[in-house]
Amino acid sequence: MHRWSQLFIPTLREAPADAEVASHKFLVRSGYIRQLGAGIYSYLFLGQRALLRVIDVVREEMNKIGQEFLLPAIHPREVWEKSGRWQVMGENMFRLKDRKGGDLCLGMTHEEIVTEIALKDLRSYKQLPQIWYQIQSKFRDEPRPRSGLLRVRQFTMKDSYSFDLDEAGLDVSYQKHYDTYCRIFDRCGLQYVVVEAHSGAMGGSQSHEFMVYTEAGEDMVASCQKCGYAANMEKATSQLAPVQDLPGDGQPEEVHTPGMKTIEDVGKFLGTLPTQEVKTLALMQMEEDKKNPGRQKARPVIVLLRGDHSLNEAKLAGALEGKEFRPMLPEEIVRVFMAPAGFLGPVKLPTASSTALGSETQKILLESLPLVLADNALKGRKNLITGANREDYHLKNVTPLRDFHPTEWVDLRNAAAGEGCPKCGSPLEVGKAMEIGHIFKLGYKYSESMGLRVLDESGKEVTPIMGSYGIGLERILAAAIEQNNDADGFWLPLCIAPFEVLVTPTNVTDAVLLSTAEEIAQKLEAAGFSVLLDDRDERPGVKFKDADLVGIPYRINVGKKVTEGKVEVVSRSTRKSQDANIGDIAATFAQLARP
RNA sequence: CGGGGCGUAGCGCAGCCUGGUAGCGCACCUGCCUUGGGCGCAGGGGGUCACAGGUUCAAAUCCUGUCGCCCCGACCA
Repeated sequence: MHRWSQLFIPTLREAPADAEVASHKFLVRSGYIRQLGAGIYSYLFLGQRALLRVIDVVREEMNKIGQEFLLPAIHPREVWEKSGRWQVMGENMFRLKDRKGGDLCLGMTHEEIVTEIALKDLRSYKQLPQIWYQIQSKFRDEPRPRSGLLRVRQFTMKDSYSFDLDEAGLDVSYQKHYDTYCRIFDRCGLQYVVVEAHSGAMGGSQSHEFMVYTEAGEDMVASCQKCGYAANMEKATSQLAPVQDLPGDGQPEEVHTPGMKTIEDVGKFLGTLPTQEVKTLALMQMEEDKKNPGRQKARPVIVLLRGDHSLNEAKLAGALEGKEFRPMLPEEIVRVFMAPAGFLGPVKLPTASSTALGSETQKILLESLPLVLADNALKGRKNLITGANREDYHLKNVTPLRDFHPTEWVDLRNAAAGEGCPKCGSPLEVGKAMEIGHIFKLGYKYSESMGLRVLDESGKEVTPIMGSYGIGLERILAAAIEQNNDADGFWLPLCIAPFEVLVTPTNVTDAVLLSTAEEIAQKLEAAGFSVLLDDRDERPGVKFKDADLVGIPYRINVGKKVTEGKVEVVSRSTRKSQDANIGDIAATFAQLARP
């Protein structure tokens, strides 16, 4: 049994001024964590205990599908050079030098390391499939650490890696992780959704994120109540309700729109709807100039969206094959469009069209012309309103493919709440969420680049296919707190709480109360519960406030009613209290906590 | 890296504009008192005012620079 009076549980009456989200405020106030630097935290007694409980759950479930390893946190440069990610990871990688001047880095993920192991010791298809996992600190020099434990530079990750002979095998390993992750998050009491996701820097063909809805989250998720479709906004699509085109079949015609620079202004002025207008965004794509290494080359990118739609930058990044982009500067806009922002449009602009590939010189010429990317929602529309590329003028009767020709049609817009689910058509919901787990089908990216081969049944060399899978363990804790808190503190689900029950004698100077509390704590411990005894010589109010704060799901008050042979059992989440006989406290409590 | 904000006791803040004694609440220590929701009274300890340089007889306060932290954007568990 742990006695509070002997422990270091530095609770705070007030949250630090720079804590914004609930989990951050309460983790600090409850004495779970202390900050050392931006995105660097110490876990104190209660915090570490909760984290260890999370680890227990994760380990128990992972052991059912994989083998636990422990990989190094310091990696030599050479391994990362093999996959090409020494460069790719850029500033996010913590780098250091050893005494001989050799380059090292702190591990931010371990695809290279497991592949290196596989490279040396996987020889035959008979050794496949493999699932290897570890629970270990990861180091990432985040550009912006945030929100307490939500985004930090050192964190604990459960990461696993699968090796299979073929895609069918990968599907099995992937599904195993999917199911295991569901079990883990279910056991941790989290309400989460699994969403289709964007694979990002990991690469690969398919990926799912496990997301917990919370205002503290950094991602937006679109989901359908009816059919269960759910996707990160970076991927989400939707069915659009039909919209009315403007009547007629006239040719583009300039209309005078003095000072009307926004979709709304133009709509009001001309009596049209945003859905009947084209939003023209002027961007510059930035890429390495091959002729002048080290210098950047800019290429105009014109994005066309329906007037009421917004650009999804992740989708655009996908369309530009990951090249960086930025908004055009005012002088660049004038150079490309010969008109100021607010009056831009695609008609009569010299643009790169995919049909016009000719000679080498034409190609070079083409490469400097603006790319025009049109969102699919403009397909089949007619008589739209666009800027006229002349100050104070717009064009009406603009019809795509007649009056302008996009380089490419793509999905670029953000899906929005209320639009139709792409699968079943019922209205989509959009909410903020935080990512707690992510699974990837990596494909051959690492096995190929690092030269992993095994012999198949026929003695032929084949490249194994890989998957990688991660869970942010601190985020499970933070998500649980985001989900379960009120003005006074938070409560953790039983299986990840640092203690399951807190026994609170209201006055320890009363020898009967104290000894009764000790007896109860002993009985509960003997019954297999983890118990914290608040034996501090404090007033009851102080103890109750602390009890509400620190996340322990149940509390037993040992007070006045002891004379009647009774104590109170209080549930932190519901605040419901029930009297229990001291004699059979263990049985009563077990019924409540483990029904 | 772009934009915004903040650095004064463990925590939360005032003081800075208008330069001259470093202050409040909570926490902490001692004693008394009190014991079902951060109780009361009395006494007490704790500060290189982020750092460096400058202006000045004199700098927490004015000027310059640096660093750190937080928030908003591009990245991710």
